[in-house]
Amino acid sequence: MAERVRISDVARAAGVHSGTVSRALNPATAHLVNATTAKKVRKAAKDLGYIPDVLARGLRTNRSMTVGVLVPDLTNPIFPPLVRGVQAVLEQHGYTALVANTDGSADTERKVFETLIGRRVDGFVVATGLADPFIAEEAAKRGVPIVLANRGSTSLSLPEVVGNDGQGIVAAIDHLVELGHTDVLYLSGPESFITSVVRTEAFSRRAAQVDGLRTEIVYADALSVTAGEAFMEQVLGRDPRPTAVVAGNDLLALGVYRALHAHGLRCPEDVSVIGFNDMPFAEDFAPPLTTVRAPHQAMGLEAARLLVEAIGADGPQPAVSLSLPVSLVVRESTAPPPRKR
Amino acid sequence: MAERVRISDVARAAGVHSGTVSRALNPATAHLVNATTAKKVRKAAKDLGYIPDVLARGLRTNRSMTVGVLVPDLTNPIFPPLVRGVQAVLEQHGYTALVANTDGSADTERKVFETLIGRRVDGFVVATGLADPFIAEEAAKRGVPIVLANRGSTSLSLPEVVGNDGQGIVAAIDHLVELGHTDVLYLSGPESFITSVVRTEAFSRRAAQVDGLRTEIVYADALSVTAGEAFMEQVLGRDPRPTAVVAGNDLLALGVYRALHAHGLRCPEDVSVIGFNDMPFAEDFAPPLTTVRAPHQAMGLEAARLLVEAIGADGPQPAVSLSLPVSLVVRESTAPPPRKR
DNA sequence: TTGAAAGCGCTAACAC
DNA sequence: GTGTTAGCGCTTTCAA
Repeated sequence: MAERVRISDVARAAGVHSGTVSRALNPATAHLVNATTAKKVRKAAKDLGYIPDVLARGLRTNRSMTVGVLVPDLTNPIFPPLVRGVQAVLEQHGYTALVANTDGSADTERKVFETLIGRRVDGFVVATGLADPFIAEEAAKRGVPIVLANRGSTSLSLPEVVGNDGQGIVAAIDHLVELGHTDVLYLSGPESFITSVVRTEAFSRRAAQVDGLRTEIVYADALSVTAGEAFMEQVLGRDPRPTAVVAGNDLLALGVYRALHAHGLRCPEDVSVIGFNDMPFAEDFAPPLTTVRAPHQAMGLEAARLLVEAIGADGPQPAVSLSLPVSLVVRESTAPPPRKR
Repeated sequence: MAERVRISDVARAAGVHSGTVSRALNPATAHLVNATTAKKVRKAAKDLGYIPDVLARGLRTNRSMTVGVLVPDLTNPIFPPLVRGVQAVLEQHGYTALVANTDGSADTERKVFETLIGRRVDGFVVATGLADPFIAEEAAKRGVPIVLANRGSTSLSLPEVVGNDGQGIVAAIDHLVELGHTDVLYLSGPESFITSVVRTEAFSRRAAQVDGLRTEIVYADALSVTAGEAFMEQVLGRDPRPTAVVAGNDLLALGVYRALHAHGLRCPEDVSVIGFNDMPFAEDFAPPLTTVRAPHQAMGLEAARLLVEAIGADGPQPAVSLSLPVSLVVRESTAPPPRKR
């Protein structure tokens, strides 16, 4: 088993000092070294298979070239695209992502945050729903920049990249109203998630602007299929029941599907359903889900871009807010309401 | 913006030397230090909010406490559960995962591998389908252990954690035969993926054991929905056409759904379909997909366990092979074949 | 049981 | 344009 090749090995092979090797191999300082020497160094490095030790470099430069990425749960299908967006930009700049799941727990979020601080991450992309001021304060104290992704914050003054959820909700309501619906239920996620609050408020606001629209808001206790199913159950026994439901995300919408199925109701003939996110494979559900498409990959890209910029600037970050457009994708889960009984 | 708290700060606060702090805080060496001193040190560390610098420690101990995790694509829904399995075990042992996508490219795989070597990862979990001997050799040369997950290898002698794919394919065929099917198509993934080869061979072997079963094997050029759709198209125009198709994974099966739909054929009335993996939300497709469930999270857990062990042992790794049971999940995409025309 | 000091691999300030 | 040297924060050997 061969030893790791160090910078000193390259120096010896090239017949120069290790400092020169360092300069020659770093694009930012390469101009300081003689062209022929540089070539010699690069050749020696290549021949020996030298790969710089990023950790040792980081210790010296006070940059780990890593970024912490906090998501609630990687198995929630909206996050992998976001993470890949983040990774794509980070990679271009030599950074590596440390992806951590918080599972919606503030405790876990703090623990994970500390672990990442211990690894000297240069910044954070935070895509978790909780608005924990703790980590924002701690990060600020340490001068580690944070960018929020797929969620804003009312209490925290941080840069954020979000979808224009309000616009999406308006499109959803308008679509239902055009189809002739007059009784619309909004199945919200828990109020502890900032995204739920934003979307629910948008729903209330728009609903109030439409004449003759009766609405109700129900809060599920999680953004999951089972929670959606359980909370939809409460509504379905009633008479009259809503002819359409807008769900706070696609998982909840899927729960609505299941509850409808359990009650022998058809979608969209009996009840129309609209989701939020356009998660992967939403078009393959039964029926294909009408939903608001949010650009998760783009959010990741933009968030990473802002973060890299903030790391480079290393002053206090301006709290810029980027709002990306969303669009209603009409598929087969929405139709005109059934005739009055 | 407060400075980072270093070990020397704790030492000063506790009135001891930094070496003592190091010993007191490390569980493995804590017994070397006086109990009262240790308590004093722990108190000072806590009061100051000391978080050890894992990078600096790693430089000294020659352990980065990171592990590279190679997946083809995080947005393929079978990988997030695997990654979370890996993370769960790593976390228990103080390791952090560096997750990288290879996008099915050997070039990318090598590049990513080098990046991770530059970050001094202590080991690799490799869940990509390609069997690139390059990285196995390079890793061995450097004494960095590798564990394969969700895929074996014929050419590489490495520890691996796989699903019992053969068993799953047998169950799929037997299920179709029981339903009365006599013409079964196997829609395989590309032969460049080791998993495709394993499953296709299992299909051939079992098919040969069943009297009166006519089978055919078609190779798609990617493990994707669009590839599945395209290659299914080739088959559907024919007469007679198969009454059932087994797909190399769920994405291909979804492509089959789409092709059937485009030809005005119903599943399962006209054609039965079986997938492989039981990816998240397979039960929500139209129709709910009958598929072979592979335990991806468990694979991640076991692979990480083997890897942590191998890192600790730091000798040459024994190439243990763990084969986890799979099971056929019968849902609504399979039924008896249509009556003879 | 604790302190002193060296050194992990690298970069950057300084000297020549 | 290149060599020398100090030091990033930590662990660990050696001495006391």
